[in-house]
Amino acid sequence: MLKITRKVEYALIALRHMQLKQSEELTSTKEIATRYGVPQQLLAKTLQHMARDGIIEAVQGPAGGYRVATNLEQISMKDFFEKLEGPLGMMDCYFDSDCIQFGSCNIRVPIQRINDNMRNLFSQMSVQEVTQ
Amino acid sequence: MLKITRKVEYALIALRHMQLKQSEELTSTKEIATRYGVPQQLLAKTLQHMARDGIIEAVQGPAGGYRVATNLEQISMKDFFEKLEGPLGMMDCYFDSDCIQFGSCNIRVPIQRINDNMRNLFSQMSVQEVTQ
DNA sequence: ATTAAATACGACTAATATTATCGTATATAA
DNA sequence: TTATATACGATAATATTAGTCGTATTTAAT
Ligand code: FES
Ligand code: FES
Repeated sequence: MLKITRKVEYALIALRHMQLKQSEELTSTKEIATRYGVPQQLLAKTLQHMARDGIIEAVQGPAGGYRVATNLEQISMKDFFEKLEGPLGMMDCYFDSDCIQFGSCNIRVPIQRINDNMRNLFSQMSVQEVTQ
Repeated sequence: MLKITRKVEYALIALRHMQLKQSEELTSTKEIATRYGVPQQLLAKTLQHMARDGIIEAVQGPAGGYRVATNLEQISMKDFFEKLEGPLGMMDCYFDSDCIQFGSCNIRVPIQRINDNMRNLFSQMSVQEVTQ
């Protein structure tokens, strides 16, 4: 319950690794996979995902790789989570409305208040705070 | 990702339902299950779990049921979550240390800081805030 | 041109966690 | 004695997450 996914974890590990280098320098999937003992294929998809989102930049071909393409101080953890995993809510009813029988739920409002608190927490936290 | 479980949801629905009654009055599993369209057997286990934890009190036999047995203002959502679902952490390494290859993780410290923030958020929130 | 090393990406499989059900035992008021 | 309720371990069904496979594309180096 209330766990983050491997995908997010791998993404953060990769970002931190890239930030330790000169900003122009490239990092390959393989380099990160072997360095941190992470499954390369899954990491690859995660990096591709971040590249599509413009968080990192891809350079193809041999000697290619990725580099950070944005100011990570400007991306909140909430936005980061949502880019990688979609809408962030403790209950599905925060977005969809198919949580328990329609209309009969007696805790929807308070639960959404909690949800707002959690989203707010992650909104006030930048990716940089994790990867610096 | 970062979702609460049905068990927790059903528990909160049940608590709220019971709080709307006179404090001595009993509520059966069936009553809640039919009222909110919730699976009765699963709800039953959840109520039994809460009874073991002393959050609610069980009265057996026909015309039996449950009633709230504690001041819900005194129980934090963090403690509530942990009673029902065990240790509360976004990553397993917060408690166990078998998250990614030992020693090679570069984000353990910052992730645990985030984790502390989240635990803190739920520590400052009482069950009463949800069920009142 | 050819090769080799890297990214790109959809489809698939495996593993795990969550959710729900079943069967049976026990308690107790009527 | 019966009916109705809680108690609880075991199991089944479902959903989510994690990981793999196969193939295509890009491009620097030879
Ligand atoms: S309908 Fe979403 S918390 Fe009940
Ligand atoms: S070892 Fe837990 S976040 Fe990496």
